[in-house]
Amino acid sequence: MKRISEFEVFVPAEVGMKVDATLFISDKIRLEEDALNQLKDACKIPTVKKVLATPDIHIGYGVPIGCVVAAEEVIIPAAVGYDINCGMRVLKTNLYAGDIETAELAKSIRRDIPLGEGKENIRLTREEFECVLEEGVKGLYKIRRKDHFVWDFLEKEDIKNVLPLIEDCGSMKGDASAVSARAKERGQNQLGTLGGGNHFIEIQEVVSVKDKKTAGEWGIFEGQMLIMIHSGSRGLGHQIGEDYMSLAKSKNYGEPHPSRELCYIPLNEKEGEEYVKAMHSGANSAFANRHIMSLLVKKNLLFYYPNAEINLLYDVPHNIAKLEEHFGKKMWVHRKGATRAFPGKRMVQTIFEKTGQPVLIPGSMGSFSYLLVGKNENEKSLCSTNHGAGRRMSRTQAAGKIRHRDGKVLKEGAISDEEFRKSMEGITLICENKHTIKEEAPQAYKDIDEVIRVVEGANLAAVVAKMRPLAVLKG
DNA sequence: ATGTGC
Repeated sequence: MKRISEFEVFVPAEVGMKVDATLFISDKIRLEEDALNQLKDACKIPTVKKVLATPDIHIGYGVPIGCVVAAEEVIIPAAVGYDINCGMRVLKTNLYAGDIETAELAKSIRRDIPLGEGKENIRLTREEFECVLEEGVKGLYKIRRKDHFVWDFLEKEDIKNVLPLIEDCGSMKGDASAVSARAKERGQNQLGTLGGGNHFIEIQEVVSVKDKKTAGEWGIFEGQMLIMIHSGSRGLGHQIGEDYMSLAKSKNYGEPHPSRELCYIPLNEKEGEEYVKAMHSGANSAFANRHIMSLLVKKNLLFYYPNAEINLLYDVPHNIAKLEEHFGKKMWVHRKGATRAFPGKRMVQTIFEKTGQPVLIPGSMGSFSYLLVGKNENEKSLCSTNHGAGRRMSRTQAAGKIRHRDGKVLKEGAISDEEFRKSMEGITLICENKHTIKEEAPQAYKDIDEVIRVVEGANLAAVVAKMRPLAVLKG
């Protein structure tokens, strides 16, 4: 390994690696040895073209979270991850956060959005759900029901104005026939649910605007109340990941796979094509899930503030693979815990042509979040940046008691209740599971300000505005 | 991440 600059480390190809790797990381950020090994494994995929890590890198399944893997001719389910199209969405309002009873609003939102694992909300028929799997948010608009107010909200929305505010217009080329019945069963009634783990809904205040011009174009101002949503494809995406990762493992596709966890599928095989269709279906479901949640948030805001305006700023996936052209070559760019950060020149004929795409980066619960924009100089990261702060402690390390088989507690979590309480002072916290919430403590994550310093220093993206949390809803 | 695992 060789440090090239304050923000960049070069990992030369070792035996078995087809390409070098690049890490966008500073000395202040600890790099787990296993995460580096997983990154090296990704470099062993036969047709891999580029592998890089963002400063939020940490251990994942097969491939680290916080990395980009670009390859030709193969698709790599583990480089997308289990939560297909997990992503961020920001809703902007015309309100000053200081004028709003944010704790009350958060409590009210909770009544409409189930938090935590295994929850269901909007019930669909199999046919309706398949329509969402194939067309995403566009498919949602085709559903005509009357049994929930979200359908009335959808009917009133102008699809032409909404779809361009979602990456891929909230609709990838899905195919319900590539999704197992089990996956559909798990996901069919889960639209409009948050999920668990690091998923959240946060009411935030814009504390500073760094790029006034871009912020102005986007309708962002100091003191503004924003609502940030982080969620994914729930049980559906997880089952799709499981189905295709076990399929990939069971097959022998030529050269040995880099690790037991890291399998790839050639795209000239039927299974490779099928995974892409299933992945798109999972992505569509996640887009629809975040869209439904936005409407549920909107209803609650309008209940308290009938004259309020609330509009989508943007919706970005951070667990997805896409066919993109880089360095004159078309390749499958897998972003796992990484966000596309297209500059304006890659957003031609969209409303973000002038500014570049909005990049939505949450900090950990209780810390700042950031709104950024893609930079012209970020081709070296395949126009990608990080997706968040990134874990620095495992879940069990943070809060979980590591138990011996006989039930005796061997080791207490690294974060005390007192420490946790202090880090959340002044923030309304609404959570489903008080026993696991410390897994998401700010102390369990890297320092978001340092991560963002690397992102800007390495020219991956530029800060437009910074937000602080006022109220947070968690699983 | 996940109706969270032998």
